[in-house]
Amino acid sequence: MSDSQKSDRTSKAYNPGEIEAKWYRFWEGNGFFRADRSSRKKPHVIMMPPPNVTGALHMGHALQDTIQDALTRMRRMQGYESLWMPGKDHAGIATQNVVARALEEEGSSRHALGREAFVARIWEWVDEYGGRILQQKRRLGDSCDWDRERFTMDPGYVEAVQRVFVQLYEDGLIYRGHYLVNWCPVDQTALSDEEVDNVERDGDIWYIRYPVPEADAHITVATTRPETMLGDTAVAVHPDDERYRHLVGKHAVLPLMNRKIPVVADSYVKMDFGAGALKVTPGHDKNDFEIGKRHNLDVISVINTHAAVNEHGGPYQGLDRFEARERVVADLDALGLLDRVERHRVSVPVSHRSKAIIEPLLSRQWFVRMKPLAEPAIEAVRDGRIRFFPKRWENEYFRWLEEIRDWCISRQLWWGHRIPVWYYTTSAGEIDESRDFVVSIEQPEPGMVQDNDVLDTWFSSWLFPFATLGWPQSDKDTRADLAYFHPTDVLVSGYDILFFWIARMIMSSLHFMGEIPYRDIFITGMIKDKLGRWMSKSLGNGIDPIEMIEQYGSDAVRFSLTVLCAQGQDIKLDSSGFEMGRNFSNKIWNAFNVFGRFMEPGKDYRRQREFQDLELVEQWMLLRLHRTIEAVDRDIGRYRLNEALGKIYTLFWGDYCDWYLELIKPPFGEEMDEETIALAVELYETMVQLLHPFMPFITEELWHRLRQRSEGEACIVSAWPVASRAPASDGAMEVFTLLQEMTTGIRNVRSRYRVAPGKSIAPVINLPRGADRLAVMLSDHQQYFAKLANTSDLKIGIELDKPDASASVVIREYEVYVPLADMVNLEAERERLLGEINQKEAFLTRIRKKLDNAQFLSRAPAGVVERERQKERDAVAEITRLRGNLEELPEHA
RNA sequence: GGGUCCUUAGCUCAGUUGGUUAGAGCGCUACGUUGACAUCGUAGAGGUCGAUGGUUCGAAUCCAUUAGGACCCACCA
Repeated sequence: MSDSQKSDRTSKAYNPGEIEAKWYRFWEGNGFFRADRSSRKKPHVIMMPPPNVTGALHMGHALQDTIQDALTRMRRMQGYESLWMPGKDHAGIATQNVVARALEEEGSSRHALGREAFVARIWEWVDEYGGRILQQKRRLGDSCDWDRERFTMDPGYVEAVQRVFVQLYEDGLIYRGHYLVNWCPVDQTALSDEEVDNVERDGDIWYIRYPVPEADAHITVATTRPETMLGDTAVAVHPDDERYRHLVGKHAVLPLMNRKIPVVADSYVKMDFGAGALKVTPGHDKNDFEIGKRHNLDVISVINTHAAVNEHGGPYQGLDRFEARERVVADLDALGLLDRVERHRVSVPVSHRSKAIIEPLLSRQWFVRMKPLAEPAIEAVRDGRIRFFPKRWENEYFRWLEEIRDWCISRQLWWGHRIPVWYYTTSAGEIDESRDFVVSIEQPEPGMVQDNDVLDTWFSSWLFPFATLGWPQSDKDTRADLAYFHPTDVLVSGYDILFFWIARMIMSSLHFMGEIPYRDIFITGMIKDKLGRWMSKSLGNGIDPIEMIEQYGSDAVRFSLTVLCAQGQDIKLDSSGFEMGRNFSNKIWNAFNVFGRFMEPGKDYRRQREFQDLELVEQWMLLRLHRTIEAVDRDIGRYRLNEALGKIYTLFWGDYCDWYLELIKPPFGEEMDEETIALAVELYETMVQLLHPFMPFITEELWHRLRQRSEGEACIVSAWPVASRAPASDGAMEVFTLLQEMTTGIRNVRSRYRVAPGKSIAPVINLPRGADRLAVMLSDHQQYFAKLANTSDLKIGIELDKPDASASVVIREYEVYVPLADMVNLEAERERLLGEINQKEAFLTRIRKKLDNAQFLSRAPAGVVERERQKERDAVAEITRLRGNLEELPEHA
């Protein structure tokens, strides 16, 4: 052991900083993260949800990466060719905005720069800052194959996106259309329906009277957006509505605009809502657009892309839509046409990203026909080829896919994948709308111009599982790689992108690869602040993972996040939660010293003893370890990482440290013998391996301290522990458990009677007739009691007498007497015994009630009944002995 | 208007196909620092599992109703 290691050994607290940097360099330098199909092992693949290039690491990443890394590392240790594919997303709007803002601060703008220079500027930004988040992920210990890192704007990826567009067009699944789309006036682009949130707000509903001169009447309509009336082209009533039947076919005069508009009958109109008559604005409302189509109504757009009234808005031209609203209402009121205003709960469409209120605008955009893609995706989950963990997310998935609407994929941005569509131009250089466009990756003919728009970012991310593996390049090597690694094994993600990304990847993989993208989907909960609110920049309630890593250590952060991550539940996170991880790291660190300080440098400690030759506590610990390995494997298979890790935690802290280490510790000044060290090392090594996927840094460090390791050996690539079949333990578990209970009982008495920790006591263990073998076993382990409960002269025998002035502990049919001499407080002891008797009797009553029930006896499984009988016998034995002890208590001290 | 989830100890939460004397971490109480760890140890207090009803031999767990909270979806102007 080197001097530096010796000095570390004496430092009391675990200090993560240097250790983390050292081992990350070691792993990467040795190529342990690389996955290579030439190993011919079974592959295990996870695709990292690519973070936005503009992003900084947040707690959601930290959580999901911890899980993905744990799974990746575990599979690697289990002998899989384990690939965790990293990447980053070009994030169209987000990235464009970041660079545009920077330009504005320089007093410039993207329009001043022009498209080409602006895009070049974004590339510069990406080259400079785009790698930041992936650097941060290294701090977490992410063991991704960085050599394979892909960006959704890489040349090969661009090709994949273009190919997909062309193929979908050829499959008849992409079309161009003039429809009402969700227009974001801030980002100046169309959005998909998924990018729009409906937010409920308090608002008003205005009732407006439209004159119908032909019938010398008025018809009242209700609206929450009065400014849109400027574009009304009809009034609709329900065909069965007696109140308005006589007006159908006549014309209203649209106030303010003095336009004659027809009164039409359409069963869409609800008679009992609002005024029972509906103003129809096909240019600014999706339902009205449909009504308009049914009645051949004109479509008039009165609001422009900046959400201001345009030239069709008469005197209101140039006003912002909300100013126009006020003016329209005021003018109607002045004309006496405003019937009334009521308060109303309105649902306002808002851009997911900019939070601006969406304006439905008539616009020509590109769409993907989704139904044909959705059907196979539904089937893949329905027939179990793809499984959700937790399963309930299936419902959300089915519901969305079953009612899926076409996907608007064109975006009026400059940063992104250009749409591979070309137009002929007129002699003036304008697009020649009289000629058909051509869908093509390359320019089909000189002089043709490419569509100005780019594609929705998700139109590239939905190809991630296969585009990152080289599709569609058809060279032999890429094909082989793709065939080897695709489909992948598990996707780990949050439910926030179930529709945006997860479901769409399934559709694209099935369509283009003819395969599912992944077998399992593990949906994590989302990280919230301690009050349950989303963490956000505006609230300033975020917790920075990097800060937490610096404060508590990466392993601590990972540990706490994993333990807090129960199946699908959101995590209310407080930074104090990382203390648990830090404390555990420290515990692991210090436990090593218990035996580590006795190890001779360079010596390899290997156990020579067979199981039967081990000490009782050693047998017990080994059995506990192997039972835990089994349980951990089961939990991991169901993505219950929190439970797996919780079990390892209990094993390490509650069993290994609290009992095993306490018992193998040599007395003052004595050495630890070689064979004892050998088993301590073996157990510790195995637990370090079990912990490695969750806490990679500290475990790698300690794994190297345990033994002399040769070049290229590392915990990260060591073989995952296999649970061995339980050896015949000859009752080790049971005897040791009894010994633990007795120890706790003696400690309890010591504590109650304030026996100073330094003062030893001499208990008597009284066993019933026939327990001779147990008596021998306990006698053989007197030193256990001595170490754990500071006992001396322990007397163990059959039907022994209770010493005078002693407290007693009853465990089933066994008794432990703790002589207290003058320390015993008779009143206290009497109370203690009475309390225990009461508790046991209540318990016995419950058990007997069950056992007295004939139904229970006849219907419950035999094993359950037998267990209850055993409880009854134990309780009876305990009560009898407790009563005996109570009676024997002298009246006075 | 549909749908999902949550309600368990003072706090934050686990709890698998129904059978445990319902667990953890933090906090609390008492005691304990001359060699693993005070980022610790030992002992302890603390819960009729939101409410009601049902199914069952048996319910924190399954079903129904209900109260409170969170979220998702939906074109009611």
